[in-house]
Amino acid sequence: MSPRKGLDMPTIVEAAAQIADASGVEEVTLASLAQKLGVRSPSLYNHVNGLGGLRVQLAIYGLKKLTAAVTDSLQDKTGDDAMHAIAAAYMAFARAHPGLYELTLRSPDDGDAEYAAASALLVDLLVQTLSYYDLDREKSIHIVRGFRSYLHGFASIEQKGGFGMPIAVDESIRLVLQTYLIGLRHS
Amino acid sequence: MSPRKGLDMPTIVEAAAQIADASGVEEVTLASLAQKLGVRSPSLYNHVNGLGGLRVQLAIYGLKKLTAAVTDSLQDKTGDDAMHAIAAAYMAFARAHPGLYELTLRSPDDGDAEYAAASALLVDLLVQTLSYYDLDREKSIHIVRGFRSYLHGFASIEQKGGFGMPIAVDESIRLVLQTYLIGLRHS
DNA sequence: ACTATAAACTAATACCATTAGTTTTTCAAG
DNA sequence: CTTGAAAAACTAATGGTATTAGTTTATAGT
Repeated sequence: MSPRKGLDMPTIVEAAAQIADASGVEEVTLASLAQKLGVRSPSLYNHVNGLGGLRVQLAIYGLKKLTAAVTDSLQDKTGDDAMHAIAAAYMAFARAHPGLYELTLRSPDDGDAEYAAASALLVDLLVQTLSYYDLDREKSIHIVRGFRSYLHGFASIEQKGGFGMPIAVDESIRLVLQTYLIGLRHS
Repeated sequence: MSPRKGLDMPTIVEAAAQIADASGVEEVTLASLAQKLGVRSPSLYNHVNGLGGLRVQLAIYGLKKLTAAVTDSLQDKTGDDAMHAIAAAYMAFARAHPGLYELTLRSPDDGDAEYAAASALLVDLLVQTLSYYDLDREKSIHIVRGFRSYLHGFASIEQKGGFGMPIAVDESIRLVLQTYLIGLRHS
């Protein structure tokens, strides 16, 4: 009706995230998003820099939400407890928000400062948690990379249906992390 | 010129893989592929079941090529040597064929038998290599999942430019795998 | 009350996948 | 050697997509 619908960035990004989680990443188009918002698709250009810009915003939004979920899971845990809590929270997020999670790891090389900042926040959280283990600076970086890779690998492969067998993935995650942490102590 | 260009599946899939690696996954369209092959895009439907079918073929092709590269790297190595060789070959493949690698992990739930078989072959290779460590059957499955996740996580994150810092990723891979294997021995 | 701006709109373009229907070449059977 | 059928190319058309240009309208601030 009225030419002012009161759209703003949060509304748009959240609607897009809902489409991504409910119907898959490739279903989030400017057309489907505009329809969901009761608007014509060119109107979205007043708020977002095309489909590419929308994806960047989704990546930032998802990364912040993921970091918040992981942070919440930590409470005052430290050491192995903290590591397992992070892994559980990370996987829970990826399962609850499959589309949004996928978009999170999608922003490429384009130097978006806000995305870089959000990404750094998550890495910082991991680095701080790992400080419990008294690693030297360089080794700490390697181990954090390994932890991130392991988390993303599990989340990504599970999402594509790559773990065919019915043996519980959660148990795999627990055991693999435990193995990694034992190795960390004996090195 | 002549209405018979002699196209066949291998030619088509290899051309598509070249586009994927050179220009990125989203650039492999029936339009760009047809142009590269000197053909009109509807002609491709005589060989491939649309864009979706092409992607399935690319996933199979990439998986086979990846498995072959990993197999070649093994020679007669066993134990830690074999594990490090696999990791190095896996990463080398992902770096040499970024687009094809990305497509490899993309075939979803649709029950394509050939894709499932190719995927099982790679997993078998990992299982066999891990048999060196004398794990019981269930634990072996968990550890293989962890290894795969770790490999895919590193490959995927590196490809998206996620490891900002200039510290060598190869060293991270080596150290993280070493840590994992130490943990395996002490558990 | 007026005006400038922001946010919506319509219209148009270009690209993409896909389907339908047509032509042409090749290959094999008579 | 001819002929006929099937395979592989083609053209034409449709519907969906992003994006740009130009227009209208509501709103917020003077």
